[in-house]
Parts: sequence; C-alpha cells; structure tokens
Amino acid sequence: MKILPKGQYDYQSSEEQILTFWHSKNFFSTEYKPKNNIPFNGSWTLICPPPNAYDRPHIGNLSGYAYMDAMARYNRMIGKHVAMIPGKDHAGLEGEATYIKDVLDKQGKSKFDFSRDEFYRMVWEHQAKFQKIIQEDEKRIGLSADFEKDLYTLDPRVVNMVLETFIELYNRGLIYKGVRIVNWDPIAKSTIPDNQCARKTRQARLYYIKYYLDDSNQDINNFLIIATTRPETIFADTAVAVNPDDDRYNHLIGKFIKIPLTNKKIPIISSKRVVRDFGTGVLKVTPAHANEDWEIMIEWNRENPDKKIDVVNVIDKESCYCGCVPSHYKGKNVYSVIDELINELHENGHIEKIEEVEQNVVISDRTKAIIEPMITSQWFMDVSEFKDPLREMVRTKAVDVHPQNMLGRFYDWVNKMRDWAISRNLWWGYRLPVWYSGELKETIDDDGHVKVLININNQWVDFDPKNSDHMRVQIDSPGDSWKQDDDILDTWFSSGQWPYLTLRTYGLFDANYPTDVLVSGSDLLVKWDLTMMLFSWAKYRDVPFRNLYLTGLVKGTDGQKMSKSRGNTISLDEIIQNYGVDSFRLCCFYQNKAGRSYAITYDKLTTFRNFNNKIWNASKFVSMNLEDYSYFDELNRINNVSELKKFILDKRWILDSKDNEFLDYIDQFENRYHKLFAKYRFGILTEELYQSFWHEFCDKYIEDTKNRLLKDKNTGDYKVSEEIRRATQTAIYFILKKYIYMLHPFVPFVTEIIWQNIVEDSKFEEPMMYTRFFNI
RNA sequence: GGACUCAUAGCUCAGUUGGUUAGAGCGUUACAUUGACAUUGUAAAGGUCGCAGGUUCGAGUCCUGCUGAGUCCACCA
Repeated sequence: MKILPKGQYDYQSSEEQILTFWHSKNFFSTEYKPKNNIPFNGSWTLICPPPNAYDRPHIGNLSGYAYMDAMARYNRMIGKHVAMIPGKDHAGLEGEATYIKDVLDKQGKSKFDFSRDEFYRMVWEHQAKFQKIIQEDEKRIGLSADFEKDLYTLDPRVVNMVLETFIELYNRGLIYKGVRIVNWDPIAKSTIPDNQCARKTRQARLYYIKYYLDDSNQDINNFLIIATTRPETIFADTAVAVNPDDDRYNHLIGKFIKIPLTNKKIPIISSKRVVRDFGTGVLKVTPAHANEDWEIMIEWNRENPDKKIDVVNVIDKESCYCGCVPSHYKGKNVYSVIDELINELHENGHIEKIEEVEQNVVISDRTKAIIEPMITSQWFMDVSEFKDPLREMVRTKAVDVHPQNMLGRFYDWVNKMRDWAISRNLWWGYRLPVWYSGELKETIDDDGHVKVLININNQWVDFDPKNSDHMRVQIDSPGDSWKQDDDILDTWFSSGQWPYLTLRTYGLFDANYPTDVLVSGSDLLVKWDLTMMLFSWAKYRDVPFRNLYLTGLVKGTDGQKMSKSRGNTISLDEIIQNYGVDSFRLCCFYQNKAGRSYAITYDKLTTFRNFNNKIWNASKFVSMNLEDYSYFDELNRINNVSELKKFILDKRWILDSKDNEFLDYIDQFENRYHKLFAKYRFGILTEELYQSFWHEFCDKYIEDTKNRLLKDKNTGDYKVSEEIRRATQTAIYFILKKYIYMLHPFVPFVTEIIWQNIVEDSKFEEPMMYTRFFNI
C-alpha cells in the first residue's frame, strides 16, 4: 500500500504510464496466461470491426472500441479466456477513391499514369502508414486487443481464403457471371451494390410524351400519353405497361405502340406495379435503365413465355448513346444532347406538356453520383437461399440483437434482397480468381443487346461462362495464354467473412467460432452485419456471433449530427489533452442504451473528468488511513463479503454497524452489477456506479468512517478502539477495491493506476483485470 | 405510401415482466468548508411523463387515435 500523491488526478501522465505498462508485455495476447493459475472459465471472443485503413478513427469508431473493450475487460475479470482481435480494412472502392483524391489528384496525376501493379503498391504503402497510426489510436483509447494479431484485409493469408471462398461458392453454383441490371456509378465507373446506395430528393421535369398506337387505320388521334422523367431513355423502351385493372387502358393490352422518332414497335403489356394515378397511368418499360422496369420485364416474361419482351441498352458505361437510337445521337453524351432530343420531340408533336416535380434519385453513397441502372456482364452472388436462414437467426435469437427494435429494418432488407453484384471495376482489392482463354469484350450491338465476346484464335466468338475452354475459376493461371479477369471483389465480400477469416488465420477457429459479441454501428446492420451472417451460413451453417450490440450514432458537441463543416467535432487529441480517455469512455456509456444516438459534449466530458478525480481522491483517503495496516496479504485473497466478515471475526476485531451495513450493500450492488452487465445495460450500470460511488460511498460512508479512522483533533488519540478501527480499515479497503474493479471496464486507466498503488504495491506484475476479485 | 424510433425537470437523457412520494448529469438558488477532493459538501427550487380516449384495483410503462420530430425502406416511371 502506497499513499497516493496529493493533489488532483493527473490523467495525462497516469494514462501514459499505464499505457506503457499495458504494452510492455503481451498482456492482451490471446495466449496470455494469468499468474494466478486458476483455470479459465470458458472463452470469450470478439472480432473488432476493421476500420478503413486510410484515415484516423473518428469519435464514432472510438466509442465502439469503448464498448468492445469494456466487455473484453469484464470477461477477463470473470475468468474468461478472451480473444479480442483487431483488424484494418483496405476498403476497396473507398480506399481507391480516397487515395486518388488525397494523393494523386494533388500531384495532378491519374491512376492510369501507373501500371496496375505500381498503383497497387502505392496504395498499399499509403495504407501501411495509416494502419500504424490507427493502431496507435486504438491503443490510446485503452483497447485491450491482441495487437500482435492485428490483421489487414489484404494480408496474403486472408487473400487466399477469400479467393477460396469465391471458388467454393462458384463451384456450388452460388456465384455466377451474368448479364443483368446493376447500379452503375458513372463517377467511380463501377458497379455499386444496393447497400452502398443512398437516396436524394431533387427537382426534375416530368415530360408527357405522345406515343402513337400501331394501328392499321393510321388514326392520328390514336395515341397514349406517357409521363416520364427520363425522356432520354425512350429508345430503350421495350414495352408500355398499364395496370390490368385500369379500365381506361386495359382493352389495349396486347396491341402495339410506336416509340417516338424511331417508330420501333413495342407491345402494350400489363403490370400490377403500374400506379394508376401517377402521370397518365401509362408506364414506359425500360428494363435496361430502370430497376422496376427490369422487374416488370422479368415478371411479364415469366407469365407470358410466348410474348416475351426484350431488354435494350441505349446508354453505355461512358453515359453515351449506343444501340438502337437515331444515328445523329449515336456515340454522343446523353446529357449533352438531351435538349436537342426534347426539341426534336417537340417539333414532331410528341411533347404534350412538361411539369416540375420532386423526384427521389438513387445516388452512390461514396461518390454521390446519380446511379445509372444499366445492363452489363458482372459477377453475382445468389442470395435467395439465405433469406430464410437469415431471418431465422435473429428470430430464434441465435444472433441476439441489441436492441431488438432494429430488426424491422433487418427483415425489410432481407425480404427485398436481390442477387448481390460482387465484382468491381477497380484495381484496389482482391482480383477475381477467374481466367479467360482469350481477350474478353463487352459490346452493345445495334439492337441494344449486350454481347460478351471472347477472342479465341483471333476470332471473336460468343462467350460461354460454362465452357472451360473459355473460362476457368481457380487461383493459379491455367497457362501463359490465359488472361485474368480485370475486376476485383467488393470489399464486403471479404469483410463479410471477417470473423472466421481472422480466427482461421490464427488457428483459433475451432475453439472460438462463433464469436460471442459483435459491436457495430446500427447503420452497419444491413451493410455488414447481415453479410457476415450470410457468409457464415454459406460456409458453416452457423452464426458468426451470438450477440450483436448495435451502437447509436455519436453526435457532435452541440447535440447535432457530427460534421466537420459544423465545427462540432472533437478529436482524440483534444480529449487526451483536456479530459482524459477515461472521461470520454464514460461519456459513451452513461445513461445510454443500445442503438440510441448520443452526443459527446464538453459538459459531459467535464463531469466525468470530475468523477475520475473523485475516484482518485477517495482512493487517496483510503490509502492515507491504512498506513498502519499490515494484513493485505490475507485480505487480498478474499473476494466476498461473508469471508471478509469471517476474517474480521477471526482477528477478534469489532465490526461497526455502519461498516457491516455498507458491506452488505456493496455485496448486493455487485450482484446487480453482474446482472446488468450480462444484459448489456451499460447506461444504467454506469449511472448506478457513478451514483453509488460518489453519493453513497464518498458522501455517506467515507464521511462516517472518519469517526473511526481519524484522530481526535484535541487529544490526538483515535476516537475508537483498535478493534473497531481495524475492522473499519478492512471494510473500507475491501469496498474501495470492489468499486475499483467494477469501474475498471469503463475507466481502465484511473482504476489501474490506483490498483497498482493500493493493491499490487508497485510490483506491476500484470494488469488488474487478470486477478480474480469478482464474487461470481 | 410502409415500417420503426422519439416526445419525461430550463438543457441532455435514464426509467425492460404495469406497483409506494417519477430519477440522474448539467444548469439555477441558499448555505458551508483550512486535515481525500473547490474538478468539494449540505440543502432547496424545478415535472398534470406531447394531446385525447381505452384496458386495469393501479399506466411514464400496455392498447387505439391524433399532433410534432427523426431514421430507414418503397415509390412517384
């Protein structure tokens, strides 16, 4: 027992000192064995969500770490064998885009100034630097993860497993190369999956366009008016649809109608999807350039196999006209000729009227580009067979989601999930393990049909993915003449496998899978969490984690959504400098609950800085009053109140009723603490800890012990007998220690440094969380 | 249009099988304090728990409707 130094708690130097100690040996290693030699009480595993390796973690990431770390520390303290493994994500699309924006743009260069290999190596080095920086921040926040095992998603060990999964799923028929509608991001020049799209409202024009019926009697009045916001896609129309219950039009179903300007004949079909009271109740069906139209086509063709409608592409990947468009538009940028097109429609009497409307458009989450739906040849993963297992996982609580009310979104998403576009036309990521025996070419013919051709023996022939002379899926090249697919895999294809990729890399899979908890932001529920569940089911018919704890959005210092432009952000450096990491960590928990957003404000940070100071000072008081106490060796072996009382009795000390009362109280409090922890109710837990420590322990109990611990000011003698005083010393020490342990998962730094002084007595052998003091 | 969430003290939020007098932090007011701590203590003020119904012996809590705020999804071709 050392007397704590006078004055306020110095969070800065204490945190530095404790950090140095924590990382002086591999204390957080999965292989670390506590010195007490008590057998582990089961294992507990958490895989940290890998942050993107191109930027320092923001306050939201850090709050997630606070949760993960509190859980990990707690589980070590109750004797679990803890594996907490951090990682870093290469972030395919975003990683490439960020590198181009932050580095190449500033040098005035483009990625095409470099070879694919050169570019890859440059981004690799860029991210390698950030990986170190990020790891330092993770350590600084107190994360007790196994940093020796910090794993990068492009680590060669990982890459091989990811590619093997691709091959396995391909061989099982779950991954296929197909020509289908995708979300095309014209800025990134890549396909974007549904879960990386967002929506935006904008003003748009609704054009009412006259389509003439293909009638033998050439009646000039025989036409339909079709309202559309996308007149530029009329050449890609392959049908016109009306609602079958719409008496105005249903007699026309089966007849033909002519596309303005080109006079191409297309059928009038029916679809329940057509909204009768929007526009004129007639919809032009453009399956190549509108998701819903694609669905309408699929449905119609399924139900009317003899009257199938076509799909026709008229806009290519460069946003230029192609296929069956009037020749003077061919090859021109669609948006630069749109005025010309409208004029031409006008002159030919096809425009009935134009209205201003508000329109929701789909944009790319990352580039904010307006998504251009189009038909192209891409790789897809068939997700249909996973829908039921995914729903079952959460329904049966095989994956227990905290909070449950987020599940509405989950079910919504699963229900509408369609095949996942997994290939990206980028360089930064896992290149597909797919080989072609010759050059591959995707073209759009004059009819607007997407054709994939392969060059074999200097002849372009139709590409057939099922023909092993055309394509092979394997890691190594089948031979010198074979060419590897240029595309890479979607980042989520690897991060979706992250829990088992990490564990398998380190040979921990058998003992640690499924993992116990995943902590993720609630916004990742359908982006990432669901993907992990999907892969876990595909590979192992098991869940990836038993509990899913969703954290809310962290708001800025003014309670508003955090953004740099608003100036309401707070940096880790500022926290370290002015408040201490412990204060920040407590902000994340206090009165918060799963899934709820909360603000990190200066008021809160100050409050918890004061609280940490209070912990320090109360501990100091105890240390000062136990100067002449010499029973620590025996006392430190006791972890429950009844044994403690027996110890006091054996020593023939006399337990004052107040001491007795508070010992019973702390015993009950600890019970409740464990219950709340098991239920992930950290908000209430930390509130009660704060209340109990400050207002019960400090304000009431410590004040009362002054009657038994301090000397009389006048006489200079103790106010009570030695027997009573020793019992009080024993009790107050034990009680303080209980609080220090209960607080440790949330404020690890201040508790660790106090513990080293009052319990460990400067031996500094191992972190306090490995000593068993909880009565559980 | 559909789903979900929120509405509790001046502010930010807790309040999980419905059960005494509804809590915390910050803020406010008054007083105290040279010996753990002014990053302190003691005490006080402050709420018809959004509105209107309903179920119940009993509702902040359950149900219905309404109002306002937000998120997600769908869609407005």
